[in-house]
Amino acid sequence: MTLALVDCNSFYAACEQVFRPDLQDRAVVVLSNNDGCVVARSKAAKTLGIRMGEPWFQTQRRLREQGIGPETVTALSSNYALYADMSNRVMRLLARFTPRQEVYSIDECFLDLTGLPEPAAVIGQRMRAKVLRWTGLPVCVGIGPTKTLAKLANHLAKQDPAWQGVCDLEALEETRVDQQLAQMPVNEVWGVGARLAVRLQALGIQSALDLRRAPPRLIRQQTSVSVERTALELRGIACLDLEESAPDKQQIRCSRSFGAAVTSLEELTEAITAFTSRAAEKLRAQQGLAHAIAVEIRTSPFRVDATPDAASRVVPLAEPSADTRSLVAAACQGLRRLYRPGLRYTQAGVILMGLSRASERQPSLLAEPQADRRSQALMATLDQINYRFGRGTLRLARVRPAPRWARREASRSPRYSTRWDELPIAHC
DNA sequence: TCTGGGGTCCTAGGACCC
DNA sequence: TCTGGGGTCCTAGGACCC
Repeated sequence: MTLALVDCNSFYAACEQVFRPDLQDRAVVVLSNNDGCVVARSKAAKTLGIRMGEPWFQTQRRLREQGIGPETVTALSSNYALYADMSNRVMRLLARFTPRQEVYSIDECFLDLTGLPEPAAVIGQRMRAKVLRWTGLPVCVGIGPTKTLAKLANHLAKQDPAWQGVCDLEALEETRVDQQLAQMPVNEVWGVGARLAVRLQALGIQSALDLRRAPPRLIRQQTSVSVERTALELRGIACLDLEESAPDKQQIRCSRSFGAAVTSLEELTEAITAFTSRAAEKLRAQQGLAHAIAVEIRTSPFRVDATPDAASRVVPLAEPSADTRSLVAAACQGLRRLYRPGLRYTQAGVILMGLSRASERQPSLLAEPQADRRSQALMATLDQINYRFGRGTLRLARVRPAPRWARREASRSPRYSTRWDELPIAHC
């Protein structure tokens, strides 16, 4: 097998730069929901030492101390509508190179290049050129016989400009592959995080090469079967298949940090209603039913003047459902049991659990088929209206258009490619 | 003052079955 | 000397990913 992993460079920041040529070589960071943490950095921002996942207010403080001001670093709120649309464009372009594609995340995909007439590295360069020309986004390509090695190759291509964006491990001498793996710390291998890295280091495994050479049975004894598979994949033995179609989700979550702390049950109810509505939409998009819904509310874990408080509760449904109204009723029932007056809640969320396909449903003896059909027709209409006129056009009346707790987004760019009224206009 | 939002898989242990 | 021997299902918690 010959697999390629194509990954966009600094994806969110690059999407912003495409529509803002003035930001091209500048330090750009994109912030998480609520403008909380740094989740993407342009090359220049990385050079400034801005760290991934760092709370933005801390970054700002640090930069100020270094005499670096907002004229040097542009911070933008997340614009998911834009990123999702750009992602779709990239994925469609890459799908033209091979019929076998697995979209792994918003900014990367695996492609099966097995048996194609040209050398893989040549195809890789054509992919880069095409995506850059058609979308303006730079990508790197890693090529190897397994997913883990393709990932690793991509990592190398990003690190060292000498690869010119494409690293094909299969075209390399065995000794050169070993050299590359020897230089990579084991925690940078896909599937090995900080915790496992510590345990592996205790076994004398420091580099990707060490893990590749370690006896798989020992790895399994000391860690788990997942890490054993990673070690085998590093040897070129494929343990992970290409998954061309995304399986149905097993749980659907919608949770948010609030823009301002919430203390009243009314506002929490409004938020939980909004989050449940969104989760139910996602559930219907996969033709699913939920058997239970979990509700979570929590106070800030960061404040020093109050002990953090988090509570959650699972509410089973009498009948599996995808009806926003039933799900909201259950969630709010759970919320009333959790709520404690006087606490400053900063985050809440719901999880739809025990998902099954609507088509495989076992109707209850007591079910009313008529009511069921009416519910389905109503939800289908709701979804169609919201798809056509924009999310939230039709919603439960309890949810106001711009609640006080809504997320902060101080500087979101326009939805250039998905809203007629926000299209970029060239001034020539 | 300000700290994201989703997901997945694996394992261990308990309850229960015959 | 010996105290039955398998199984399945569920859940919580830990680890990982982007």
